This record gives sequence, C-alpha cells and structure tokens, in this order.
Amino acid sequence: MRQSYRGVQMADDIAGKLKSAAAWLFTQHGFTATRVADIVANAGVAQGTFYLHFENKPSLFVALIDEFFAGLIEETIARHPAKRLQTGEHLSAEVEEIWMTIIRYGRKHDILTRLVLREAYALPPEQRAHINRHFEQGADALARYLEDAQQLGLVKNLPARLIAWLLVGMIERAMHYAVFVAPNAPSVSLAGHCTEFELLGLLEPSAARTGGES
Amino acid sequence: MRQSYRGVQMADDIAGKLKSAAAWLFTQHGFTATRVADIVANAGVAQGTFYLHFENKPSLFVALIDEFFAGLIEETIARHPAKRLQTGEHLSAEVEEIWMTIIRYGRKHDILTRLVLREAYALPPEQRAHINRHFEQGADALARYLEDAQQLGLVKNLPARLIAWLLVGMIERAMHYAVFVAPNAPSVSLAGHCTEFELLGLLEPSAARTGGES
Amino acid sequence: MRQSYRGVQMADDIAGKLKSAAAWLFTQHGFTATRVADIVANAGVAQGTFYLHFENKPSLFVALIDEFFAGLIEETIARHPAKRLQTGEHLSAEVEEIWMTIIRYGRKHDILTRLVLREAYALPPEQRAHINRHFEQGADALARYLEDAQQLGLVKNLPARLIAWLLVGMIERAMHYAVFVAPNAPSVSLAGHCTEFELLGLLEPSAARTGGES
Amino acid sequence: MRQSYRGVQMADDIAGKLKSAAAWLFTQHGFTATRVADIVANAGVAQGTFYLHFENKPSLFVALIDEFFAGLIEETIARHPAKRLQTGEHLSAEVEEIWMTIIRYGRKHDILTRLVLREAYALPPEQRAHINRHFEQGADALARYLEDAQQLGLVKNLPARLIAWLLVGMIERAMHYAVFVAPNAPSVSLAGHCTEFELLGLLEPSAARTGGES
DNA sequence: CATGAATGAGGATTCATTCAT
DNA sequence: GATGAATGAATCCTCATTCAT
Repeated sequence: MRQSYRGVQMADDIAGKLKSAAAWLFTQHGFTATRVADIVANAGVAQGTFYLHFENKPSLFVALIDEFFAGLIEETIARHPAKRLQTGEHLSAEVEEIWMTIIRYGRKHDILTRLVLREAYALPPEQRAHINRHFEQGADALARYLEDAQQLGLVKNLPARLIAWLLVGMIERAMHYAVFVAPNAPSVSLAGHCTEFELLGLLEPSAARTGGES
Repeated sequence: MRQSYRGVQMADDIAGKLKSAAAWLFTQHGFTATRVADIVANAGVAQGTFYLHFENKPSLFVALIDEFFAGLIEETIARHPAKRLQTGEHLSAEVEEIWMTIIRYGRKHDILTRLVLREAYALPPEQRAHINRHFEQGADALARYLEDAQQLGLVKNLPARLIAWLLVGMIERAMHYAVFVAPNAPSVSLAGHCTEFELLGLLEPSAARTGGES
Repeated sequence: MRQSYRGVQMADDIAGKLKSAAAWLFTQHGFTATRVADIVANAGVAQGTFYLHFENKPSLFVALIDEFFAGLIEETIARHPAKRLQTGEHLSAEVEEIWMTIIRYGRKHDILTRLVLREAYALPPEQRAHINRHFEQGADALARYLEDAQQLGLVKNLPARLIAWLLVGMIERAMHYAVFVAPNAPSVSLAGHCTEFELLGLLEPSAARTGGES
Repeated sequence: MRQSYRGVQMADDIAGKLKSAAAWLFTQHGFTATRVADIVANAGVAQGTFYLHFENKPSLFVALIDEFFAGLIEETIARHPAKRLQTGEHLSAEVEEIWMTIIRYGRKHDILTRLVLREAYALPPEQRAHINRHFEQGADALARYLEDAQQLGLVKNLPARLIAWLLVGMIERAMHYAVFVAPNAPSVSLAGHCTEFELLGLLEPSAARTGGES
C-alpha cells in the first residue's frame, strides 16, 4: 500500500520501520535477545512481513551495518580523496575535518554506532565475516591515504598498515567516547584533540627534545 | 583423583581442562555456537560436571576473560607504576616496554586475545557489562598514568580520559594486528612503531614546522 | 481474455495451466513440498489467482485425481459393461483388453499415475477419504463384474469382494510396473501376462494336476 | 532410570513408549498432523527426550516401518527359503501357509499395517525412498522365489519381476482387506482363497477348457 | 565428586490464504 | 477477473541446566 504526499511517493516503507525498530531493540537488548516478534511488534507489522523484506534476522542487522559504513565512508574518506596535499597545514586541516565528521556521524547515528561497536560480534560467523570486511576495507583505505601522504613527505615512514589499524582502533574508541563516555563534550574540541594526538603524539616538545629521537 | 607436584595441588584440574577446551571452541565457532556439550566432550568429562565448576556457560567465558585481563594488567601497568619518571627518555623507554609486553602477551595468549577482541559482545548483557568494566578500568588506569606524566611536564595537556580511550583502541587493534594481520612481524619493531606513533604522532617534523601548530 | 476455436471456448484456461504445473511439481517434489507459490510461478499467474480457481491446495490435487479416475473408469469398466459374456474366450479377450487399456492409460497419464499411486496419502484426512472412495468404487465395480461372470459360470465362486481388492492391488502394481519399473516393456505382452496370471494363476498345469485340487 | 524385574533389566523403554504412542497417533491423525508434542505427551515424556531417542519425526516413522518389514520378512520368506519344493502340492501348501502368515501378521500388527499401507507417502522424500526400498526388496525376494519354482517346473514361465510386483499388490490389498474391509473373516479362509486365486486364477476350469489357451 | 539421561522453555521461519486495489 | 503484498498460525528442534544415582 502506498500513500501519496505532494506527489512524492510515500511508500509505507515497511523495511524502514523494521530497521528502525530493530536498531533500537538491538541496542537495548542485544542482537540475540531481540526476537523477530519484538521487531515486528514495534514496527507494527505481522511476523511474516518481516521475511518479505529481509532474509532473516542477521540480514537485517547486516543491512543496518552496511548503511552505517556506506554513510561513514562517503562522508569521510570518499569526500577527502588522496588529493594533492601540499603542506602539513593542509594535512592538519583535513585530518581535523575528518575527525570532526567522524564524531558528528557517530553522534548523529548513535544507535547504529552502538550496534557497530558493540553488537556485531553477536552475529553468526557468516555475517560476522561480512562486518569484518568493512573494518578491513577501512584499514585499507587509511593505509592508502597514509602512503600517499608519505610519498608527499608529509607523514613519517611508519608501516602504513600497522598505523592504519591503530587509527581504526582510535576511531572506534573516539566514537565510543564521543557517544557514550562524554556525549556532551563539544565535537570541535574532541576533533582537535584527536588530531593533535594523531599528528604530534603525546610527548611534550620540551621533553621530546631530550628524549624523543629513538 | 589428585596428584601432587612439589607440594602444589595438581588436581585433575577439570576446571582447567574445561577452560582450555572452551577457549579453543569459542575462538573456533564463537561463543553462541559452542555448546556446553561440545566443551565437556572436548574436556573429557560429563555434562553435569561442568556445573560443578562453573555457574553456567557465560561464567566460564567471564573466567577466561578475567584471567586475560588480570595477566595483562599485572604485566603492564602494575609493573610500571606511576613511578617517578624524570625525563622524556624514561617515558619513551617505559612506553616502548609496555607496548612490547602487550604485543607479546597477545601473541602468547592468542586464543584468549581472540576471545576478548571478538567474542565478548556475544555474551548476555550482564556478563557483557562485566567485560566492559575491564575496559573501563583499563582506560582509568591509563588516564591516571597520563595525568601523572602530565604533572611531570612530560606529556601534553590533552584531556586524559579521551586520550586514554584512544589508547585503548590502539591497544586493541595493535593486538589484533600483531596476532591476526601480521603474526610474523617482529614484536620489537611493532612496539617501536607504536611507541613512535603514540609519542610523536604522524606528522613529518619538517612538515610539522610549517603546519603543525593548530 | 478468451479465445475461440471452432466454437469451443478456449479460455486462457488458467485452471488448466495450474493443474499441469501442479501435477508436474507434485510428482517432482511431492504434495507437501510443493508450495502454492511454486505452482502459480510455473503457471505464470499471481498467488491470489489460484484461489479463484481452486478452493485450496488439496482441492487441486483432488481435481487431478478425480480426472484420472473418471478417465480410467470410462475407458475400462464403463466401456465393458457387465455385458453378456457367453464363453470363457469372450471373458479372456475382454480381460486382456481391459488390462491393455489400463496399462496404456497409466503410461499415457504417467504423471497422474504417479500422483495417484504415490502422493495420495500425503493429503489431509478429508481429501484422503475422498481418494479412498475412488478405490472402493473401483473395487465395487470389479466385484459386480465378477459376480456377473460367476453367475454365467465363467469364473470360480471365490468371494467377489476379496478378489476385487486383490485385483485392485494387482492393477496398482501393474501400473507401477508398467510406468516406473519397465517403462519400455510392450504393453501387449504385459497385458497378456497379467491376463494369464489373473485367469489361470501361476501353477504349471502339469504340476496342478497333482497338486491343484484344494 | 531402570527398574528391575526378576533380574531382567526392565528399562523404562522410552523409545518403545514413543513408538507405540506415535504409531497410534499416526494412524489416527496421519503423519503430518501428528505433532511431536502429541507423541511425547502420549508417551509421558518431555519434548526434548524425543530427540534423545530419534533423530526427528520421520526417523521414528522409519523405525516403525523397518520393524514391520523385518518381522514380516522373517516370518514369511525367510522361513520358507527357496527350499526344494518337489511337487505342486508342496508349493500349494507353502503358498497357503505364507498367505496365512501374512494375513495374521497384518491383523496382529494392524496399526503398523495401516501405517505402511496408508501413511508412508506422507514422509519427506528421503524417508519415502527408504520405504520404497522395502517394497523393492520384497518384490526381488518374490521374483527369486518364482524363478526357483519355475526352474523346478512348478510354475508357469511368466516374467518373474512383473508377477512379483503383481503379488506385492495382492499382498498389500489382501492385508488391507483382512484388516480394514473384513476384519472378522477367518484368516484360514482368506488364505485359502488368495492361494487358489494366485495359483489357479479365476477362470472356471470348464470355461477354461473352451477359452483358456491364449 | 562425577555422571548423563531427562527436561522444557524458547523462537525463527514457512507458507496457505486473504483482500484492498 | 487478476494481482501480490500482507498476514499470522503453526511447530520442529536446540541446548542450557538439573538431579537421581
């Protein structure tokens, strides 16, 4: 059944209702404890209807995660291609912008963020592997970005894949922090601190002078 | 039947056999897909025996995780108390030693590492919360360490709790990298790179000169 | 849309398409495993259309079976009424003709034969009873035929209903044999053997001489 | 839990209780309509207990059928091996004894008989094939028996496999008749009539004289 | 302490059928 | 008549846990 609104087709969007309901319930009770019966009840449709829109429960979860990653990638890496960074200033500005986007994205999609960070490993192996692939692709993209910047002489010659994974961990926990630990901390300040840590590290320059070179 | 060895009670150690079997099966098939029946079969005891040693399946998992964290904390933070660091060199050396310990610990206990990193969120909410507390305590300890170092003027005045969480993420993914992605990379080199990244960041000093100050 | 052909209404014959599709699917996968969705997909119509032509899934099956029996009765018993058989020769010829017809009918309608012989008991009780009535009516007709022949002194005075049921069994398995076991055996020879067995039994006349009289 | 009775181990025989309950329910309501919940309720055990004794519902059915055929084979063909029949009299006597056994067996195990004759095709394909194999083996055994008797010159040279299948059909319907149609008819008379029909056929000898030779 | 047969609650999924368009 | 999206009842099987021996 479809409804019209100003000439725009406003489908009932049952799939959308199911996804919203499921996202909420998954974050509240976990993937395993959330029954399909709960999801359809929250979405206001019948049990069978679920299976017209999703193959099964894990599929719905995967659909949610895929959307999350697609959006995140699009708003960060995809929007900041390995473009010609000229100076460290450029890099700094860009990195900070990316951090800002990440933090805002996590806060905007806090429910999905929670799912990605905390529920993904409750999935059956097959879907779990699918999710892992997102992380691996993220790490790959970061590694390529680093390598480009290294060629430009902007960042140090640390092993790109290792650093990429460390950055993945930082991003995960930065989102975690921004969403759960300090949901009221200003995004701009979080982004600034993440950027400073990422680019300059922890060591106090004065201390570094005496102890920094390995 | 009990066996003695140098005065130490070497029980048949059914609990130990159960834990080994469970750890292995959990990493192979996941927490959910591993049945108690599988665990006892692998341990060579009867179903009922399981419940003489563990309250239930999640409890066994939690016991494994607790051991992992206890060992990790003991070998890292506990062994490097907020002692009087005098110089940046001291700090660098200590940080690198800690990274080294972490990487070696993960590789030594690769099965448990896998469990902590990949299975913990398959637990029911109650046990999940227990696991989360380990991470929070880890973040707390790191934050205290940072604050101490900040007071000594050795590290920058970034917000300690945020940075602590970023470090947690880095540690998680560094272990992930050391165990799964590059299991053959020398620990010493991994630790060195992690240290350099943590303390000095990514920015090439020459580039930093022009663009580093935020 | 209807098409005409020589004054005969050639409807799109959706019912026919549904029956063909169903017969095929039932023989391939069994009654239970065949879903209405499969039938309509094969027939190229929508789900709902099914219920404009048949009350439900079992009804369609029953319709197929009814056609099978109607045709079989018409071509055998109905065409060979309890007519005045005069001699054993007449009887023999008629019996052989009936066997021939049965075998050819089974082979011509092999799919339906398969259904009747192998799927009928997968139906719900109500429709099952309906099918059983066909067998009972067949046995009744055979019994009447035998009684007529007995009155004419052409066949032995064995209890007609018992023999009728034995003949039903023979017919079922003769069709089974002709369709599944030896689909290439010439019908005429099968019919001849069935006739000889039915009328004269297995015993070798020479052996019968010594052992035949009960 | 086991109980002792005069030194004999009287197991609770849960499998036996389940089989009895299931056989009864299958004949009453059909295989499909009988739920595992009904079976265990009738057997007085818990749902899960069912699966300690049978892999699933079809398996239980197959176990019942297998027992039926094992018993029937043992009491008929197996007990009357292709022994050296010397005369038609011997053959007649043996055939009659076998018919008697069959009829009594069907009546003794009337519930199982009903299952074999009427429910077997409600099974899923895999188990159905298993049941079919019993019939094929029965036909094979009959064919071998016939061939032996043919070599001894006791029975006519009709194609053994065809006749074997006709006999299978007769046996099925004879049991059907003896159990459902005329449960009170004396076994001995039924067996006599079946024997006479099988060995000598229907044709009245006087009529046969004029019309019997094909 | 150890056993392992018995328990029974729990839930995902299927599919015949309906009905608004 | 035809459509096909929506319905929701129906049920098998799993597996963590118990407890009599």
